[in-house]
Amino acid sequence: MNKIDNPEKRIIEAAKQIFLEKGFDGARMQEIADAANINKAMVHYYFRSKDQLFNSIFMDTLNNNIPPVDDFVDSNMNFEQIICKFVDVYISTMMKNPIGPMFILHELNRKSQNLKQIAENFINKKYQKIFILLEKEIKSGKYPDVDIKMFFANLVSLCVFPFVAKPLMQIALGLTEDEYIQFLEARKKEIPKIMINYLKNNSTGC
Amino acid sequence: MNKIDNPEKRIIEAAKQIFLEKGFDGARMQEIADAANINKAMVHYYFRSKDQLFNSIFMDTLNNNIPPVDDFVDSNMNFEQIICKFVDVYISTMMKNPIGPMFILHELNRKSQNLKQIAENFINKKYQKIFILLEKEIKSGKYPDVDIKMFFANLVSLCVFPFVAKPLMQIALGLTEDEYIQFLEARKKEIPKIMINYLKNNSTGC
DNA sequence: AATCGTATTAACCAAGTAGTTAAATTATTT
DNA sequence: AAATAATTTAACTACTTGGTTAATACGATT
Repeated sequence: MNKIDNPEKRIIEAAKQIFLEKGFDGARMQEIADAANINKAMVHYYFRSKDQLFNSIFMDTLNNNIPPVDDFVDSNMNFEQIICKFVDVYISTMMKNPIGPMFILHELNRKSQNLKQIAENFINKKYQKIFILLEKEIKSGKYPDVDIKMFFANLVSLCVFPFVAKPLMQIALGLTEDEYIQFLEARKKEIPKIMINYLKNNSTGC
Repeated sequence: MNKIDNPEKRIIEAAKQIFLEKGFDGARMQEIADAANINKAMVHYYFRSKDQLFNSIFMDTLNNNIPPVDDFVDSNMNFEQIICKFVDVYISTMMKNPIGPMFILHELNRKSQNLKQIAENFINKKYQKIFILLEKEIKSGKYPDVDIKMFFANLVSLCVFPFVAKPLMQIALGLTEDEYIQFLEARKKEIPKIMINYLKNNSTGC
């Protein structure tokens, strides 16, 4: 039929689904073959080993679930608009594949240098610009006391954690599946509010 | 020697270490037995099956890595002090076992009803009081426009995410191991600042 | 010391596991 | 059409896995 109906594509789709759901250790090559409606030997024919197939899926997931935020950095938005856009793109991207973030973070916690190197290259390629821009904006006078690393950590924590901790958070907040989606959607407006408030004010805290 | 030197305790310690590091699917009964310096059959003798041993460890980790915040809710602190204390206890607890949070969240994402029930009971038992208290404080006039669920989600996200996402965040922020520990420590003061600022101000955001 | 329940071990088992292979089928080139 | 190359399959292999078992050592009670 369409371009998806060739063995390699079918394997990739099946592997993506199963690796993301079960992780490397929980995934079985046979199960991937079944899901791709294909003989197990074919999986090895196209991707030599489980490791190689996994790496391919991991990189793909990295590219499709961590949005390339650098892409909208050149536009002539002001600082606050950039934050709003960042949050919007980030959450929208993750909502398309809600288990992607947990998959990435779990595998990075488990495996060693190999995946970390892949992740490092990705970060360097896709997050350089926005980080530098944020730093310049912050230092340039408007918000001189803000720690750029803290700021970035806070921003990403608020965006990503509700995806990673979904099962527990859903229980703790007592939300149904639909309500949780609305909750995530509402955070697109909530998070910028927090971050901008934070920049404008410097209370003493504790 | 001490009370730790009996087979059951040794198995628990070994299993905790290996399950937390590798997850259920990555852990091997033989490896646990080896780490406990004991015959593999003994592991089954004390804990019938891998599932049963795992459940035991999971519950233990839940109790020792998600702090019982309800415990300091009765004291006569004001709202802001409670937030500060919450953050301090939370981060301190997690720093003692930094991979606990990822372990819990990953296993909840993977396994089904069984673990979720355990988690739900835990939440209901240990988070009822603080949630109600926060709600009462917020509604009682001081911060009437704040959504309690959003507030709670933000608070926990800021505390927990840097533990769950450590490998990636360490890369993105360019921090060494020691610097990352300092970074986590500094967040004990950073997070309350954000949350209190947020309560006091209601900007329009985007 | 004889008895009895508990703790411990080595050897074993059946069911998976990733990966291979050799033969068969299909597609492509000559 | 013949030859050659790429794709697909069933059967197989070597090894790992959770779990069992039957025999043995140990410790307390009598």
